[in-house]
Parts: sequence; structure tokens; C-alpha cells
Amino acid sequence: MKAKITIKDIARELGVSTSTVSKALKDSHEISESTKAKIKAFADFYHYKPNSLALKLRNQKTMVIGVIIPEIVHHFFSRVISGIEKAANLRGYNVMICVSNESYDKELLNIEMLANGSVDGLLISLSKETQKIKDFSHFNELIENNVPFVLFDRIEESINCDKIIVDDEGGAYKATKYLLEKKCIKVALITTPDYVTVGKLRNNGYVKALNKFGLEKDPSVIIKIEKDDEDHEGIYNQIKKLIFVKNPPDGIFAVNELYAALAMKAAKERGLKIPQDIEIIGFTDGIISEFSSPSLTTVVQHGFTMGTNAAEMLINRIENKTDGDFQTEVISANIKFRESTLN
Amino acid sequence: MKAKITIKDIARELGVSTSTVSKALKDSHEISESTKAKIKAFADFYHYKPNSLALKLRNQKTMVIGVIIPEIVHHFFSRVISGIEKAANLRGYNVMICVSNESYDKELLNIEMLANGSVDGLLISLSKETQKIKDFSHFNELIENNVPFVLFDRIEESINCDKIIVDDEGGAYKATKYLLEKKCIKVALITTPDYVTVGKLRNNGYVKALNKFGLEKDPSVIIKIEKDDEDHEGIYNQIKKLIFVKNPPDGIFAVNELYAALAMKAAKERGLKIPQDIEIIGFTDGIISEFSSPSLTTVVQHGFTMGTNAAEMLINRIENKTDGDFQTEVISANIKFRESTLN
DNA sequence: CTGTTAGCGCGTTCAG
DNA sequence: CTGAACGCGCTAACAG
Repeated sequence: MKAKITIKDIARELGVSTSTVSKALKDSHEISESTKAKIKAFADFYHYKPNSLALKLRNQKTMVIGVIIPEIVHHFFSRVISGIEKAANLRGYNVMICVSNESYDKELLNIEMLANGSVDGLLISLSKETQKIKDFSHFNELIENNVPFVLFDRIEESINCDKIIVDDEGGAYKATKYLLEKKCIKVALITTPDYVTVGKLRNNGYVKALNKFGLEKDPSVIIKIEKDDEDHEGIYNQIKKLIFVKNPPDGIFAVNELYAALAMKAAKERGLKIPQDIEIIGFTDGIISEFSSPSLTTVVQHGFTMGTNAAEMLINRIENKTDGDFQTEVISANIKFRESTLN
Repeated sequence: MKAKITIKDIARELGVSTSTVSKALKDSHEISESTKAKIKAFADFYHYKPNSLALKLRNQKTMVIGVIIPEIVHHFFSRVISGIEKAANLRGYNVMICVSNESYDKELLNIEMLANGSVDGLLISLSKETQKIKDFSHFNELIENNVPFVLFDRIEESINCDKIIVDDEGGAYKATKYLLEKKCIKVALITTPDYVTVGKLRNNGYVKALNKFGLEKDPSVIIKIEKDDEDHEGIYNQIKKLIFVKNPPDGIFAVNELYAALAMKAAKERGLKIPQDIEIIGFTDGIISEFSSPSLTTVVQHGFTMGTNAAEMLINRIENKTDGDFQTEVISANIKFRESTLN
């Protein structure tokens, strides 16, 4: 149980004061070369490392940024984290990750935990529950306490802070437009409930593209998946209702790759050829798309870029102390063409 | 720029001493109900929250456990983290995640960073580079400094600490045995270089199963994938050499799902029917397996369980202060049957 | 060139 | 029942 060595131990052992040791270790010019050498040698020998907690308290600076995400077993979010890690490390920061698990309470708890001195700033993506009940008061507290934070991906417009999002609407627009250009007559939409903002934005893009082609949205080919649990069976059954009809759609835009993949499965089961009879485009950074058969054309989200940029944004805010205007950065989403569409 | 309120502020404002405030907030019986009420009301009103840094320094306890993983954009590791998060939170701990990015230097840096007061203990999975160069001296320092840590998944036998692994050998044995029982004559192995311990263990299981059936391993159907970069093309080409021969194997065991999926792709391209002409089993917790076509039979690793158990193990070590013997827990791996095998 | 003092925010003796 | 003093480990301002 050898305790870690402190500056005090060194001072006592060498018969000098703690401040002398402190200065010597920082190579201060105030200290004579001889004592510096002595102290450094001693410190080296005992593998002295400053206690980071003490430093943080002293400096009122942790060099840590906190990240709160809805879930971690999720390809997009893990890519975002990866980007955050990279950018943060480059600037000398460490990353502390908490998972809200899509729960409002857990999100609140995490924020309180992290915002109390543990971190210099926060990167947050809203939980579904928070978006559903629309209670954002915990963010006011962050603002009052002057804790810098950036919202990413799942944001809320009304919160006064920096934000970074993918161009959900634009991506959806591009995807739908592409399907319509490929002569699809009946383009279906598989989406989430409206309270999921990214879902809603993607809906908007879908509708805009329809309008551009002089079409109105047709509720009979729009389905909103309610429960999104581990069990894909429930989702699959909802999607089947869209496909197993007399005149199935000849194009589908799905707001995530899971829905798209399940739609492909249903279409195949229905005897439709992809992409000849029906073209399908998903939305995500995921890994299913690449390995499904046929591989899936998707709108890619550039999660890694979102991570790096969000971290940059936050750190700039932390270090500049500029109370400048808050910004919203939009990362454009482009289509990655694979086999589920004609070209 | 409203500064966060401290115990000192409350004391000054209310004309009492800091210790009175401290005690009142902890509901100490030493303080009169009236002053307690007064202080609590004041603290509540200003949303007082103790500074966690100060607490950590004072208590010499952070309630944080550090996690060092090779990469985060990886379904298995993200499941492990998810498990760690869950178990840690249940016990009141938070989680700090660092990524070594498969680099020895970064692993070292992360350990030094975390082990210096920031966390109460560490959960580590070795980087490939560390396993390759076999330098484990940084762990000695952890041991000397009495920092509790648990190695998971990518472990090193010789390090004196708690460990937790999947039953790689057993899982591989089961998979290979299954293929042989299904009358496969020529079962190939797609694996990693030997320095990746989990790869090696899976090789062992493969060989054991062969031996059990009176077979010897045949180097011509064993390939070790060297470079494992983002570009699957290189891996795919190596795998093709195994499939595009006169007498291709009629069974393949691959040590991860990527290799298995690529093998399926190659087999299909070669005109082989799966599972009639060739049966394939992968190894992982991944998501490709479920959505590939045909879906892939795999040995599942139970990453979440590994995470929870590793966290439990570590926290017990942290809290018990028992210098008891170190343990190695093995999590059994079972086969999840899907379409790439006959049943 | 070196040491003393003070303080980051908190909790815990120990006096009063 | 309340407060002064101390220490967690470190650094910076100020003396000497």
C-alpha cells in the first residue's frame, strides 16, 4: 500500500520547502541549478506525478469535457464520440462520457453531476424523452452558471447556445428528389414520431421534394414507427403493412438504416426486385447499409465530423471566454450510392 | 458571469461560519432546526451544489472509474461500455472513457492521465500495439501505486491483476465442432495474426475441434489477415484467395464478423450457395450478422455482460480493499444460429 | 535563490 | 449549538 508521493514528501525528504519543489519541477529560473537537479532526480526516482485533482481545484480548470449522449451502442453516436475524442485530445482535453439512455431523469442527473466542477464544458445530444416532454429548464441552469455547452444532432432550437446539426432536411430532400427523378411515382416515407426533431426535419425534406415535383404528400404511404425497442419484430410488422398492399410504393425513403433494411426485407418477401421494382434510400452513418443485400443507398451523416466540430466549437467557447453570438453549424449530408437504387 | 455559489458565500451571506453551513446541509444533529432550515432554504434558492472537485480532493475518492479501450466505433466495445456504464451507475460511479486507438503510446498516456487521482480504478483492454511489442511495464507502475484495475477482453496473462475474458477458445471450439458435425470436410479458418491474443485463442479452439475429429490443421485453408484498415478491399482480396480455388472449403470459421461477411460475399461471387455448398460461422456481438444476406450464424460474445461484470469486479476491489487473490472470470460464448449454417 | 503565507472548496476535529 | 483551525495537494504572491 505504498502511497503516492507528493510534493510535500519530496520537500520533507530533501529539507526544502514545498514551493521550492514546485518551482524546481517547473524549471523556474528562481531556483539554483544544483537544487533543481537534486529535486528533479529525486522526483524522477520516485515517479512523482502531480495530483491532477489538486491541480484542477487550484486552477479552476479540469481540461475535461463532458459528453452526454442518448445511447452508446449506436454507430452514429460512437462515430461522433470518436470525433470528439480526437479533436479534444488534440487540444489537450480529456473526455468524460455519460449516457442518458433516452431518459429525461438520467439526462438531468448527468448534467448536474458533470456541471459541478468536474468538467470545463458540455457536449449534449437530447434524449427522446426530453424532446417529448419539452422540458429544457435544466439548460437554463447551465446558462446561469455560465457552463459552456454545445448541443449536437438532437437539439432544441429554443435553447440559447451553440448548436451543430446534420442537414437533415437537405439530406432528405436530396434523397427523395433523387427517387422522383428516377421516375418513382409513389415514394413512401418511413419515419419516427414528430417529437423526434431529426425525424421531423427529414419529413420536411421529403415533403419539399414532393412539392418540387408538383406532388402532395399521401398519408397512406407515410408511416411513423412508434415503439423502437430492441425487438425489430414490431417495427417489421408496421413496415409490412406499407409493402403488402395491391399497389406497393416504387420508392421508399426511410429516416434511418434500420427501417430501410427492414423495408428491403419486406419488399423481398413480397417478391419485389430491388432496385428494379422498388428503390430504397436510408439515412445514417451505419454499418448495416454496407453489408445488407443488396447494399443500401443512404444519406450519410458524417458523425465523425460532427464530433470534431462540436468539440472545436466548445473548446473555443471555453477558452475564448467570448460572449459572442451563439452559432448553429450545419453539416451537409450527401448520398452514398449503393445497390438499392438505380443509377 | 455569475460565479457558482459556494459554502463560503452562504456563510458570509447568513452571518454564520462555513462549518455551520456544511453541517446544516448534511442535516447534522449538532445544528439547531431553525438555522438548519434557514441555511437549507438559502442554499436551495441559489441552487447550491457542492463542488465535486473539492469533495474528491478532500475525500481522496472520485467515484469515477476510467475505461481505456482500443477503439470506440466497434459494436462489441460499445456494448461493453454500455454494460460498464450501467453497473457503475448502479453503484454510484461515473465513467471516464479514453481511446488508445490501438496505439501503445496513447495507452500509456491515457493510463498516466487517469491514474493520477482522476479515477478510483481502471478498466483496460489492451491495444494491438501493446500486445505486439509486449511491453507491459506501465502496468507495474499501476500496481506499485496501488491503483486497482481490471483487464478485459484483450488481456495479458502475465500481468498480476483481475481479468475478465470471453471463452474465445471454447466458442471457437463449439463453432468448428458444429461445422464438422454437419459433415463439413474442409473447414477453413480466417483469423488474425497470432499476437492478437483473442485471435490466437480462437485458433486454438479451431484446432482442438479438428483434433477431436481426428483431423490435422491444413495450412492451405488457414489465412491470417494482416492489415486491418478501414479499407475492406485489401481484406477482401486476401479472403478471395481462399475461396477462388478448385476445391473451395465447405465450411468457414472466421474470428470476427467482418471476415465472415466478406467470406460470404466471396463465396456468393464464386457461385457457391450458402449454406448448401458452404457453411459459415463468425464470431462477434456485431450487427452485420443480423442484416447480411443470408444472415450470419455467429458465436456471440456477450459484451454487455462483460462490461457489467468487469465494473462489478473493479468496484468490489476498490471498495473492499481486500488484497485477496486476483481472479480471472470467463464468460461463456454460445452460438447464435442464423441462415449461414444448416441446422 | 529560498521560504512563508494564503487560498482553491469542502468536511472534520476540537474548543467554546 | 456554533465557530476556529486544519488539511487534502498544489501554486502564486510576497518576503526575506
